[in-house]
Amino acid sequence: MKQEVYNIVKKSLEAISRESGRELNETEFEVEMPKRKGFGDFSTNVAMIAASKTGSKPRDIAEKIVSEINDMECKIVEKVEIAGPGFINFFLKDESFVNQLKNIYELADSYGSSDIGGGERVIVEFVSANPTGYLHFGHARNAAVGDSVSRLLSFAGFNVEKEFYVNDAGMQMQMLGKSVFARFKELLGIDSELPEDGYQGEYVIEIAKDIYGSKKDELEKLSDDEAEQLCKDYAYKFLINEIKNDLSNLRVEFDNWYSEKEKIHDQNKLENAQSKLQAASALEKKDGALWFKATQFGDSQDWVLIKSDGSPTYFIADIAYHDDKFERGFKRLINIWGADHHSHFTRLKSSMKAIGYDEESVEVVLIQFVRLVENGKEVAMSKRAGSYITLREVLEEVGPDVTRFFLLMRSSDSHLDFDLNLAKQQSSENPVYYIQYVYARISSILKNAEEDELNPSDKHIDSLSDELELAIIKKLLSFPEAAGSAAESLSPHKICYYLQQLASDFHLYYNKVKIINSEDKDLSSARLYLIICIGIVIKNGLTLLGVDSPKRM
RNA sequence: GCGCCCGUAGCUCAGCUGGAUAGAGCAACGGACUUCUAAUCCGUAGGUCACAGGUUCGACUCCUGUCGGGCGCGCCA
Repeated sequence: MKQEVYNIVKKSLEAISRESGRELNETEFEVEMPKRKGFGDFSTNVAMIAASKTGSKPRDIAEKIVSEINDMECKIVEKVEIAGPGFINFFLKDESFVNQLKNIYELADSYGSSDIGGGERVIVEFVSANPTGYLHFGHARNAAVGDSVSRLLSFAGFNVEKEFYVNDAGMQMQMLGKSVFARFKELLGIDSELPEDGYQGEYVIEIAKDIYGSKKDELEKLSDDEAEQLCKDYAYKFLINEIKNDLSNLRVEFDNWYSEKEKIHDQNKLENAQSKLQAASALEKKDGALWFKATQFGDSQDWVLIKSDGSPTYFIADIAYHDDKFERGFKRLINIWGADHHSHFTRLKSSMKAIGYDEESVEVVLIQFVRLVENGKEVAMSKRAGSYITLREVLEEVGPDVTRFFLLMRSSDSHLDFDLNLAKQQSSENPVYYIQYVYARISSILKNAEEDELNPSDKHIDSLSDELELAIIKKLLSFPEAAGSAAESLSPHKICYYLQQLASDFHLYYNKVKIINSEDKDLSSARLYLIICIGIVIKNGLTLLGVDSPKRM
């Protein structure tokens, strides 16, 4: 519809250009849906743009355009007005909206999807937490956003893979092994202390107990180094499994679990990355270490790739990893990172630029911190202290629907207060239930209609003439745009806002009119048809957020 | 010192990549239950968009600076 309005304006511009000899037909203008009702269904700023080009008054140009449009006799246009500084507002005929419902009904689950992506391959990497402990609540926001962004992009026609990068090769893993082994020795009654930077959490003791129960004899025969190694492997398997479980309970499933050790280190990818950087003359030896001259590629400082003791840094592994993503054929590399990693972004981009990739293909969504608030006070979540709030604890208390919605409802680059009290409330204050309730109500009405032998039908949808009905239909018709815009800007929170508005419209409508009215079967059938369409959009929107649409509440 | 994010109603936040009279939810106050599920709806009140300049037809939005809050600036990951 927007396109049709655009074409009408375009045509009138061409006509005016022909008459006056002025080159107005190349004016770039926008057609948008105005915020206010009084400004029509669509609005264009074309007159203002054209005016600044030609030096004449916006309203004069608007008058010409409008009279041109009035001469054209467009089927969908009811009337056209000039308003404010020179906006041209279009009021379309009601039936042109109502008829679009059929489109929603037929497309059903795929309504709102698009082919903006054209099948382009995209990799979304997120969470990627070190498998050295349970996921804490900060990871949950990353997980929810990453997963929802992936859903948005798939819906918009991209070919998306979700990947968890497992940091199983670094110092952290060694430390985990040492920590577990120290706890194991404690169980044997041997006096031992946790390493200085060791992991203090309760789970380390639990894991040690597991090992004590099943592998005590085996372990006692080994040297300390070997025992540490065994502890590490055991703890790793245990924790990665727990992480998978937690994510699964949050309805986050990954396509790939990409092991840094197996896929990078054991495959000589580090050397590969190093030689690519060498070929770009981006390397330098200094103080016994190998440096990447990032300053030559836009960063503010240089970075060490190989330490003076010969061991690789995390950074060179990450360069190799991202090089590998491109090698695997992905055109867009999207990373969901905590805001504390922002400096790493510049570094990574400059390295990709050095190797010869388009740095614009590497995108990062930075996630600001989550504060967990209960009873007006912040709940601490320090990992090292061992007393952090885990994703699991929150999931057990409030469930995946509320957890996900709350984590998604704010823009990623805004700090988020997660109010546990509010999340736990199953009441009107809780926006998740508010939206889900729409779906439940609709399902319930449809069930009742069936019992009354009333069937939804598009035969009489012209009778949908209530102001609210038209408002809802217009809102439904803007869903594809909302989904597209959310995908484009990698912003799931836009879907949250959209759904809250739609839910509000529906509840208002529900309170105002009876959907089922056995006195007027034609109208009822049309209204049933309408609420099915509302249900479709609610469900599609919630699915993009990874939230369920229950039929009963 | 340098870099990134934020500053909008009492609170938590939107504001579609410059548009028309600034938008929700919650909290507050007043109303609507013989209900197609009241987990709902209606009404009232609430604002110098942190501050100061600049860019232009037009700025909450873009640029510069100041103030305030968060985060980062390792041969850690």
